[in-house]
Parts: sequence; C-alpha cells; structure tokens
Amino acid sequence: MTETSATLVQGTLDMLILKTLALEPLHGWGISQRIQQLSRGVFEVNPGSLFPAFRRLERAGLIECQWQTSENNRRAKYYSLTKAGRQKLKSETKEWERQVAAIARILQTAS
Amino acid sequence: MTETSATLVQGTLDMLILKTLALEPLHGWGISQRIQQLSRGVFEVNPGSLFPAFRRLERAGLIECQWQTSENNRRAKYYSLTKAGRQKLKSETKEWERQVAAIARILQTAS
DNA sequence: ATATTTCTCTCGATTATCTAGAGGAGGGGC
DNA sequence: GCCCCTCCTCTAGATAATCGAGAGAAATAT
Repeated sequence: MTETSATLVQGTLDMLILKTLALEPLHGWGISQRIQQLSRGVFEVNPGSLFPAFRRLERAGLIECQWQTSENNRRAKYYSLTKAGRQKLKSETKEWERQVAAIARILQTAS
Repeated sequence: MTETSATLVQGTLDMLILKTLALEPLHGWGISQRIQQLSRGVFEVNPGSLFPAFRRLERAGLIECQWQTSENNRRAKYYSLTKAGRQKLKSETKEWERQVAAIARILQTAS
C-alpha cells in the first residue's frame, strides 16, 4: 500500500483537472484514476471533491462535457478543455510556480 | 506596487509560521512582516488568518508565547517554537516537498 | 493636538475539501 | 436466471482554513 495524502493541497485540484484534460478528454472517474496514477499514488481524488469541482469549472466555462460510451461500454460524461480552460491552466500554473518558489525561498532561509 | 497573492495556498500558513519562528522568536505582527519580506511580496498574511493560526498552533502545543516589550517599545506577544513544533515543521516540510514534487510530475507530463 | 505606526484581536462569510453514502448499468461466473 | 464486482454517476452535511472588514490601544512623529 502506497501512502496517500490525507488532504489535497487546497486550490490545486482545479489545476490538476485542467492539466489532465489538456492531455486528453476524459470522464470523471478516469480523471481521478489518471491523477492518482500520474502522482504515483500521492493524490487520491475523492468523488466528493471531484464532482463539485466539475460543476465549478463548467460554470466558469473552463471545461465542457458530453455523454459518450466509455471504453468499457458504460455511459460516461467526457469532459474536455475549452479555450478559456487552456488559458486558465496556463495562468494557474504560472501562479502556482510563483507561490511554490516563494515558499521554497522561505523554507530555505537559514538561521 | 508588487503583485501579491489573492489567497494563500491553504495549509501552508502553519508551516510558514513555524519556519519563521524557527529562525527566531517573534511577535504576530512581526511574523506577518517577515513572511511578506522573505517571500518578496508574494504573500501578505491577513491578521484574520494569522491569529486563528496562532490559536491553532498553540492549542496543538507547537508554539508558546510570552508578553514582552518589542524593539519599538510596545507590548507584544512573542511566540517561539516548542520541541513538538520543531518536529512538526520538519514533517510538514517533508510532506510539502512530496506533494509539490507530485504536482510537478503531473504538470510536466507531456501529451 | 492630531496623525501615523506598531501591535493586538474578533466576527461573519466564503469556499474547498472530506466523509459517507446512494444508485445504476455492464460483464463474468455459476 | 442470479449474484457480485467493476465502472461510473452524483449528493448532502460537516469541517476547517482563509478572507474581508473591521475595532482598539499605546508609542512616536508632526
């Protein structure tokens, strides 16, 4: 059993979803699997976090969806990035890097 | 005017406070100034976030405080790390690095 | 005097996440 | 046929960290 994070760093879920969808359109369950796999088990995305995030992102016009049949022959809602979503991913990533760099500076400050 | 972050990445404030106090004991207002300075203006810590964090950390036995007179001759509550606080800083930092690395892996995944 | 800086703290709202479920539909084994 | 497992959807309520917008007090500067 790999160790998994108790709570996801707040505010990063949207970015991770956008990034996952930038790789390829995917349905909700698949996105959660993909994030877990790409993070090598560090992140497990709870459906109770995931679906509210979808509503949020869709309402903001960053993703759009359409019902389709999955590889396993099940009805699934395939999400994909909109143009605005691609832009948002870019800006969120940049902001994330900026904040991570700032935190790194603080953590590396020697006494 | 330097750009400042609208919202702090949630969950990192405690770590930043602990780190700041690991450098040297400091009062609340000073901590907020220090964080802003060390992050080069990326983070501005709202008092409405800061003081709840102090209560949280003190209740958890990670920091302790004592009233003292500041450099500017004002009464100030000087906080310092406890032993448990030093340990917590270590473990939180490690967990943070782990999650940042995982996110970096995801963000760097090429399509 | 008055304003500014330093320093304390609080209250209410917002919002993202977690916990803990329900439910349906396909496929495989018996 | 029947049952279970996997895939896949979604919801409701609680928790908790942060923000926004203040109040207040004391020392110093103007």
